[in-house]
Amino acid sequence: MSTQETPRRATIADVARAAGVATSTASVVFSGKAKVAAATRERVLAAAAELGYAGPDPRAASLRRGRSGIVAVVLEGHLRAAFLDPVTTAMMDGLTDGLAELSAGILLLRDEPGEEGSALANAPVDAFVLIGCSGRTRASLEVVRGRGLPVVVIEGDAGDGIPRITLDNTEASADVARHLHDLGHRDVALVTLPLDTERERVAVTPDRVATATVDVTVDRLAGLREVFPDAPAISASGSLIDEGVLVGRMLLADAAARPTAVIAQSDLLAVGVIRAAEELGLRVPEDLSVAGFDGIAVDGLADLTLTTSVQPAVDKGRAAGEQVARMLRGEPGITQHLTCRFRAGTTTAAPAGR
Amino acid sequence: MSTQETPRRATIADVARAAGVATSTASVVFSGKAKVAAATRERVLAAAAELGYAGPDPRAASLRRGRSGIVAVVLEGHLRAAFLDPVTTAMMDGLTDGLAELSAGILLLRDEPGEEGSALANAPVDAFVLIGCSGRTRASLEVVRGRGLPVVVIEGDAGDGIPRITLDNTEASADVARHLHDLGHRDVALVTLPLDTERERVAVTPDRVATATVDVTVDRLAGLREVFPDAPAISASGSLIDEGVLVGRMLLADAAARPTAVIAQSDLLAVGVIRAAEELGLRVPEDLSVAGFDGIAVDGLADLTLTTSVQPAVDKGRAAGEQVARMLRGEPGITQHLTCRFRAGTTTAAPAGR
DNA sequence: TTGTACGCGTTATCAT
DNA sequence: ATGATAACGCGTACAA
Repeated sequence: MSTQETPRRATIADVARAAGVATSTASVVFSGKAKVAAATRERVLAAAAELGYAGPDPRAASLRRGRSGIVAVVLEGHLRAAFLDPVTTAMMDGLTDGLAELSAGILLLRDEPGEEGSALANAPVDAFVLIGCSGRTRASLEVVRGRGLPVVVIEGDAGDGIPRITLDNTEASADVARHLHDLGHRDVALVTLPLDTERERVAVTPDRVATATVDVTVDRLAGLREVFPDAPAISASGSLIDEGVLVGRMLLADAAARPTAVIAQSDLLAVGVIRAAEELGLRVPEDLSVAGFDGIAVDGLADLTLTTSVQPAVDKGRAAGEQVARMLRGEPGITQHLTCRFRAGTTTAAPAGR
Repeated sequence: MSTQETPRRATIADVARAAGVATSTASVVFSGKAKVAAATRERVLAAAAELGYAGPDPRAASLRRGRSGIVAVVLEGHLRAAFLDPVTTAMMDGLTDGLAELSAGILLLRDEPGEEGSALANAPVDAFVLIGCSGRTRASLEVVRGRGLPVVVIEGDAGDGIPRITLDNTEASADVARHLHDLGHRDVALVTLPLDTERERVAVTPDRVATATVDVTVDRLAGLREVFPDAPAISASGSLIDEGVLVGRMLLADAAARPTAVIAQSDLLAVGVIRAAEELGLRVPEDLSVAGFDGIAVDGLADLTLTTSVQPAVDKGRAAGEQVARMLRGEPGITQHLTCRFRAGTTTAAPAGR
């Protein structure tokens, strides 16, 4: 239009000058922090439009305010792996909720410490949410702590005074096990989540458990062992339906040594086991009871309702978000313990008399 | 230790003063942009440690550099819905790859325009990646464009000179249809993705198609119609296995009017259809051929390999990331057309002679 | 209601 | 190799 092509983008000072007002007035027009005469506002807005000024530069505003409006979520491993897990996505959903009052954005960060130019160290964020950081390297945690920003840990332990969001994994697992025991099952097999970052599909021996690094797996196993101390167990290489199918086949292949029930540490694994059972012509729950953990809406289960322990995945995220909000308000963050709720479904029943 | 408790965090100026060097020198120690005598570096680092200085404030650095190291990814609807879709997650994976050279973080943003304090308008980001923005409100796009930052659109059209990453949805769909036609199928039913944001599960009529707003659905349908102009079609309410089951039941319920093949517009829907078929005692592919679209690794398909068109989901993301990187380097972004590759699987075969 | 002036913490430039 | 200085663009006391 009438403007020359300028070498640099217009600033609020340019707008103010063009509108014939002070920069502070122009600033207020955009922030709305004070009342401005309608006529003045109009002039400022017109000048802004004329200059192609699209509002305050967020970078400068961040510096000035001391806030960027961004919260970092630190995940282990590839983003893809993280979001393949429905529990994680549900949690992220809750997190956006909990963060809503801050209208903060969520910056996805991978847990890759060490590097100098690491985003972990240099991202302009206001707070950190660490997820499942059991196997997390100390270095990574140090970087985050060193920044002196609010930190919340979901299902993990960052030591010291860092607020956590935890789950009663052990108790909830015991509940599931007890349900099957009450139904009369004595011959039960277990399918666990990975024991460590190796993610090997192996028989779970006491030795392996001793060196396991994934807290969730160990905690849930402890609960199951309270009821079935000697049940055979296989650790899956991940929480996937197809992985459950593979492990299910291993457990059910031998008709003679077949358990009457299988307890999996995740719903996805449980669905896989059910599918493996169906392959073998076993009916669930008549011939085999199957229970899971998580209580997610499993896509692909059709009419069956899985017996499981429903974890408050969304609440986990929301609670974390709320703690972040608190801490950014200057209040101390507090650790919150969330509990799972047992849900009897249609995939478990009394064992068939033999 | 020896430091008094200070009201504010130490700045690089404090560190420089304590170390007896200029702030610029201290700055260089942290940025590594120039050579510094080892002894000097040591002194600066020591002073920093003493003062608890954890490195430059990213907000200030962003302002000064004019870069925040963050790229915004704008998704439609809830984050959860987005990440439930394996294609999206794969794409995000590729995006992180493509962005790797920038070592930029990814800021997840929802497409919610209008609001004044919207993150879309105020987030300190260096560029935008818009995903599947077919139904996107013009307002949202305006906000983004107004910021004058690099923008790349994946499978959508933002008009003007905005670089896009596109897919040959129509041609690829035609390939799938042709495969079934070549096998001898004449009685084929179609399962489409949602037509619009209403996401209703309805019969696809020409009227509905005319008012459809989701480009992907329309484009793929066009390809299928090239080969099967009159095939009955139902639009699913989403790309989910269970949704495929529901639609599959609708299509297969009536044994008399049963098609010999079903083409779904996504692999998840196809898996659902297969499951519906199995429920009805139909064997795939002997009694029913089923084809999908996407070529993702579907969890829960067990031994079958889906006949499908493999879309370069990861490449889509990577390409977008690379364009962003280019544009941030000052080079013009270029539109890239990616192509799908047909994959014959074990879920399609010649129709049983009747 | 509007304007002035300063500082947020850093880094790039230039000179030494 | 190191230092002085000037922006970067904005928000907000404070004064008028």
